[in-house]
Amino acid sequence: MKIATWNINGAKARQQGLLTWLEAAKPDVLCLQEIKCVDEAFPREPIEALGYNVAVHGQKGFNGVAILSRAPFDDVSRGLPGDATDEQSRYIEAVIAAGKSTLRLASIYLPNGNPVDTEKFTYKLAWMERLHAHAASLLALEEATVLMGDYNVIPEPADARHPEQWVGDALFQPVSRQAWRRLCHLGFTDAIRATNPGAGVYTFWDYQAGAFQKDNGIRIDHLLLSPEAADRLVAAGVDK
DNA sequence: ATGTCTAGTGAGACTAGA
Repeated sequence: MKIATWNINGAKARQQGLLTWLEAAKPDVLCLQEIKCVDEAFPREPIEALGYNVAVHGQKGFNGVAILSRAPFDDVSRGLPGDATDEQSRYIEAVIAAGKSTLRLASIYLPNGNPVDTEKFTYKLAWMERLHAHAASLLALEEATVLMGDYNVIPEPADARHPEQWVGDALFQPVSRQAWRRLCHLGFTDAIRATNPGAGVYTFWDYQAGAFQKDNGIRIDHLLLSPEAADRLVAAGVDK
């Protein structure tokens, strides 16, 4: 089974690229972040025509997450538990059939948190605390679970081409990285790190200044596996 | 060398968010 995650930065603007990639890569599951549209505007029909079931949790203008799955959904829940007043669409969770057992999936768009001296950073840390609590409750289910998406956290210096450029950034703050480690240490496996032990594995490159061409990247998109899922991990990587 | 994107608003030589 092939499982993928992609911060698409606009599902409408990148619809053709999305369809082309689905046809070429043929993932069984694709989690999307930053779809930047309401549920009704998501390009559901052409995706379904390629054989995918679609679950969307969108909002107007910003954020928004979705899960595409060849296997049908047994259950879908929208929003991260822990704060009923949080209106930002950053979390969707689903359960699908996987052979004789089931697989629980979450598409996560963790807050960016910049600038650090504002309420945006406070929101990021509070969101990570809520994710920690929910992730702990999911581990207690002892199911195969994959929590994937744009975590907006650079875990270690080796996860940035130029770590010194990120020292003042919300993505690389010690407290952000500490929250990430606490989450992992609940018992999750970082799939990319586990199968790519060296430095130089990146998932995001800035649009500006030729960052992609220079491979000036950071690793901020992650797939966290429960023990039951990690037992079934074969390989992981980045499709540049 | 902060050099780019997307989407919203409403018609900007715009703004916000990333």
